[in-house]
Amino acid sequence: MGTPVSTSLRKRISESTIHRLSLYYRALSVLEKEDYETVSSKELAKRERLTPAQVRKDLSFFGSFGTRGLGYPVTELKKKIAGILGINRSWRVALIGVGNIGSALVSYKEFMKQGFNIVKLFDNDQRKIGSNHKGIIVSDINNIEQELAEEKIEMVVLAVPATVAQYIVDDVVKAGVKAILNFAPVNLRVPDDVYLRNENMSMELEYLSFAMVNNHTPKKVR
Amino acid sequence: MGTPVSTSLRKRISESTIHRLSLYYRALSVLEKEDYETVSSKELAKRERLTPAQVRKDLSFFGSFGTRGLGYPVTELKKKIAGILGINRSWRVALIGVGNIGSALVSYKEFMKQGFNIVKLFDNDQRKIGSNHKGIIVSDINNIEQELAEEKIEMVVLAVPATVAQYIVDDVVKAGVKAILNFAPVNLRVPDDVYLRNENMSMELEYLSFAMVNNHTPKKVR
DNA sequence: ATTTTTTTGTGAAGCATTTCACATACCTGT
DNA sequence: ACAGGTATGTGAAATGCTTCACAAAAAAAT
Repeated sequence: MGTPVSTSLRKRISESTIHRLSLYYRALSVLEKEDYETVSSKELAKRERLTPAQVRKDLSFFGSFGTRGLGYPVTELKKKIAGILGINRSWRVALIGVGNIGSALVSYKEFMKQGFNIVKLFDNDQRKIGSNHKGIIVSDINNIEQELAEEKIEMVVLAVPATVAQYIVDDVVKAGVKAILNFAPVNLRVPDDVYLRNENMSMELEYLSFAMVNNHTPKKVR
Repeated sequence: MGTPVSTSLRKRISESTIHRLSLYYRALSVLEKEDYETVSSKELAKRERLTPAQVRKDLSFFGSFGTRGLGYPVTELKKKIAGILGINRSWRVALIGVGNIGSALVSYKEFMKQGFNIVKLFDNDQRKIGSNHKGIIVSDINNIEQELAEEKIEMVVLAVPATVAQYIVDDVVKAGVKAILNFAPVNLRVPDDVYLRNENMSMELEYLSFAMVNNHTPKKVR
């Protein structure tokens, strides 16, 4: 009780908990629009297909935000979660690789909505370099190390072919970037102090395929 | 020992195991190109940053594919995994929503490579209906129920705005489709016999953001 | 042919995560 | 002010997943 919102966590928080915080945040945004002032763990759970106990446990890792007999204050909890997730600020993001996936991501509204601002684009294709995508000029990937540092880029989204991804990551790391979201289907090596996440869209289709072929029972959403 | 490759599984297989099978499949494809005939759990683990015990345990759920003292036969194991994942065949996929993300996915080579053939496109925008994307004519979403059934679509990729996703899913379900990959950031309701997976790209950036702000220790790749 | 080395397959142990269940605290109505 | 209802916060139990450790089996070396 009365545990403050912690910046450096005493307990190790699981990846699943963090992902669920994103879901709570999303649900709270909707609740806010629907003019709810408070919400119970039960209702919050229902909206994201989780259990009330799960919701309460997750939140309890970061403090106690609710009122017994009443529930959680929607707007306040939303702000608290934004603080925990670090999305109560904006991030300077560079997108590398302006191909299929890359160009889609430049226009992807959800990123901006959460404070992830793509402020820099890179490609190696001479026909693309200098061109304008949503107001951003595509830079030559050969200057990437210098430009990432100059532009104070904090995160990088990598949407390049698997074959070249490792070379580019090496440069990105050299430029001091500590967070990378990788769309290339390849296992990248990064130093221990760099956070790397992989987004593998085929994997989800493969999961569906597996489920269909094997009549997999836990038709659970993730 | 001698456990056959099972179609209907006796044990419940975890989602993590299935995702790792995708990773093994990918690594085996590379090993095959590099002309390896066999591979040990140790090497396979190293390539996807896992532990050898994990690799062996995962595979053991489906049978015993290795030879003690030698390892696993690369080509054969690859085929076995393809069979388990259901990607030793092709799937008829429809893509709904030819916007940013949607158009990127039509051209996304990885899908086709794994046997996921996008054979049908739908949109509600009159300017897009009838237009040609990679050889596929965009159909009117108003006829979706009938056309999905006619075209024997087995999976649907949903790349529409969150606000309309539920209505479309309802139609898709009515058409008898049992597998849906959803890109809209919303929790969709589907019957128990329909497999639904969500791809939420913002979530991964939020995880990175959380990790940076909180100095999260388990900088583990997923 | 025998020994040594390698590597699998797998119960059991060790961890991690989720769910349970209930005391506690606050709200609501009278 | 009090009683009854509601919903949180949280140890403890239950469940699930990963790692350990080793016997068994095959390969490689002698």
